[in-house]
Amino acid sequence: MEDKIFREFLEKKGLKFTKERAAVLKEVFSNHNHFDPDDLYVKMKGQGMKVSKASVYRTLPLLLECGLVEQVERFDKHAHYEHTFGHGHHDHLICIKCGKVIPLFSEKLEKLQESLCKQEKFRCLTHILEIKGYCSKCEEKGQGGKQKRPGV
Amino acid sequence: MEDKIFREFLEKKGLKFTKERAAVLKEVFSNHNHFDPDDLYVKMKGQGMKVSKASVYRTLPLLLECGLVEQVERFDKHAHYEHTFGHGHHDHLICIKCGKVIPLFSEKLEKLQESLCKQEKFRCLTHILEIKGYCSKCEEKGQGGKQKRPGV
DNA sequence: TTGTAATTGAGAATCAATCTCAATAGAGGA
DNA sequence: TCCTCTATTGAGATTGATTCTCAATTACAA
Repeated sequence: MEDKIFREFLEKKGLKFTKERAAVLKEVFSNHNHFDPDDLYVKMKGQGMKVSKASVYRTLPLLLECGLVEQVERFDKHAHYEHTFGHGHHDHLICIKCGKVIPLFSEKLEKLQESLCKQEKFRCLTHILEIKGYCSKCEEKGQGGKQKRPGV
Repeated sequence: MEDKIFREFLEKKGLKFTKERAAVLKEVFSNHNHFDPDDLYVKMKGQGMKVSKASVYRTLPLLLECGLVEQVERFDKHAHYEHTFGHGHHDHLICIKCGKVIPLFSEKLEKLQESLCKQEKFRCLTHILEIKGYCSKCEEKGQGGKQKRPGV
């Protein structure tokens, strides 16, 4: 199914559905975890697939553009992605103590954002919302001591 | 005023209020624009101030931590910041055509986020919301042609 | 003033992401 | 099927923001 979406997107742009692009797509959809480009590359290599790092880096923006993946967790140094087909857009709560990422979706929140954009005559395409704080477990334990990642 | 906040924050952490840190703070608050660490460094150098790039990069996370600056626009390759004291937290609408950044604040939106966090028993400290799309001007003109920054 | 731990600066190091360019492979037409 | 025209690929070099290193310096308390 993702295949079809990607294929049509590429065709519309006059680009080709190559085996490398297909392989990246397949890997991205092979599970529901977040990933970063390098992880993905290493995993593909580990499975004996034939791709270069450059191809991975070149394919991900295409998947972004056609909405099959979204970027998350941009507070970190490098890009993180997750695929969206099959579970749709959602936001994230990120615990700055243990690093846990909790997905969050609220119809009300989405609607409110839309209406705010409308007020500004802004045509919204995508958005990213990341809320940083302490998850219930870390909050219980207290958050004494130095943080591992100051500034986050 | 920012001075006092920063000073007390440093003291609480057992850190020193040095002239380099003071200089970075002053420069950050010298106007209301967004900036990136390197810009800031160059500007300070241009004014004959005595700081190293390393100090700038070391000071910004401290300012982040005490809430005097926030990160914005993390879709780009490098970090962007803005100071928050004096105008408080707000979100951003970012035009993917012309790059314009429109600040947005909605009490309702903030409240809704808080209540969602409460539902998840998550203690929210900060958040970042960036909405990407077309501003009214670019929307008028139509958005034909290839994008300069595909994938954004 | 002295002791001492924090801080600084200059440049090296890191490392994700991008670029280069010759070789290769789709897709449509003959 | 073969041909041609582009788009694409891979390997490695390059870029560039950010972080690290470490000797010299500085702030602060006694």
